[in-house]
Amino acid sequence: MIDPQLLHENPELIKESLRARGIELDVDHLIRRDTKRKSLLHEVEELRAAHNKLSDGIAKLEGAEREDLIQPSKDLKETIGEKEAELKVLEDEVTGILMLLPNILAPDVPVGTSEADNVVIREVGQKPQFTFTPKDYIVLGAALNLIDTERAAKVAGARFGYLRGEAALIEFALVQFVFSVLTDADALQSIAKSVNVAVPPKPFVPVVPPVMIKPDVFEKMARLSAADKDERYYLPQDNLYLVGSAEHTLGAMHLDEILAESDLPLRYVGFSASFRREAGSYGKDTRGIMRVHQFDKVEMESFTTKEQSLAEQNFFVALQEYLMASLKIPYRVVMISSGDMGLPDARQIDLEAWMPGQNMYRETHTADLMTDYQARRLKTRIRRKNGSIELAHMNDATAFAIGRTLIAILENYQAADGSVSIPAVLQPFLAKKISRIEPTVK
RNA sequence: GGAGGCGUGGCCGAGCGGCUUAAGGCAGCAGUUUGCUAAACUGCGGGGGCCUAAAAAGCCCCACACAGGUUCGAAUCCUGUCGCCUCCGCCA
Repeated sequence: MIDPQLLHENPELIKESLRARGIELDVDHLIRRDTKRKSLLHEVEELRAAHNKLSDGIAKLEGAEREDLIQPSKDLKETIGEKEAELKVLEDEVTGILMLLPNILAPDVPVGTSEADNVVIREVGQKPQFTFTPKDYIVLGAALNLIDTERAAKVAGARFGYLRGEAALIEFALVQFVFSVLTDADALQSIAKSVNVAVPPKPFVPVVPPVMIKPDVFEKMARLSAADKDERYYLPQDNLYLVGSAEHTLGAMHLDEILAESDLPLRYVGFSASFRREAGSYGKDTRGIMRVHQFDKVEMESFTTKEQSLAEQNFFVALQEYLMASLKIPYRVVMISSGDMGLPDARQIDLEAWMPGQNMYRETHTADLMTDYQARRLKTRIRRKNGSIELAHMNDATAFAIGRTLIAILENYQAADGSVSIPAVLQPFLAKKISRIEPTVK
């Protein structure tokens, strides 16, 4: 939720942000309703003050004098009750609309209406040159017996997969690799330095978070909007949702907490399964594991002051680039346009990996600057060094989405004989000492 | 799944129908003092509203897990929900 004060202090900022996103919403109507809410609130407070005075009076009196005050107090209480009911209706209406308002866009977000308006800001890495026609990961995965979607369909349905053999080993190597980087202060410092981003090299805390979340907390994370609901798995027996990302439970960790400024930035790296119904994406990536109902992902989340949050996002992008460069996978960095951006985001940057088998870039990473949008409802706040309290700023970003990273590895590291070599940086983290995946002889 | 106990500010902890305007302590921040640090003393500490150009000050409302209820009046009594703890059962 955005700062409701903005309605009265800077409504133009809200309108501009809505225009850029192509969202129709009558802000002036909302302002009128909120003004009405404020005056009604004031009225209720005056009545309550009068009622409190009466009660105090009663406490000090005895006998008939006391009895004389009780009835007026009862009557006043009734009037207050009526006004409060009226106020509640108005408050619900106003917050209902406020919740629909997306975050205020950062100044450098490209304005556009769709994905087509996203801006590629750089392409990095050498695309591999093949002397043969590169295969896509589905063909490679089947031939090497790494990805089995057929049996998964039999057992769990469409859009599931078994990761087998070396694919399973690579998953855990990716996890170990990224944990080793993100918990190493020296590594973080040199990465921040290399891109000239001024952030403290504070290590990430590794976390394995819950993958189920309560509905009210999910709403506070701004991840259970009417549009989101279709995308979520819900467990009615326990009134819980399955998370679509570790972000959902990592970001909510400091619900109702006041963090000390000296503890910031608070950085977490979480590994978890992610569950997505993929409603509305029928026909898109129906084969393979590009788009599945369940995948594992390593996610970064951080809490900072408002001054630090933009640098933090740039740092997260630098980390993502470092990770992809370490795997020697070519990628490009894309500024997401206003029309393609998530509602809680102020600024979104994606990484897309080069997939030679598909001859295109595909999204593997995203970095979201949420500013105080989630923190406002989560009540995640910061006690500044001067003692004042304000909302935290939050960032979240992908470290590795395992499935898609595996796809990029297979397609980029394939050889003419159908084998796939394993990125050198991952090899020390493999549970089994191998450097190449060979086709199995059947 | 069953039985019982407990949820008070950043933390600890008193209060168990109206002298609570949430005592007291710790931590934090600001100020005074100080050559510096420490100590001592004073003040501040959540959300909202009125006032203000904005702030400060002042005044008011709300906040004792959450939501209702009883009462002129609720941290205190009642109901429900959630969370935590202990025991029994089940279990990786």
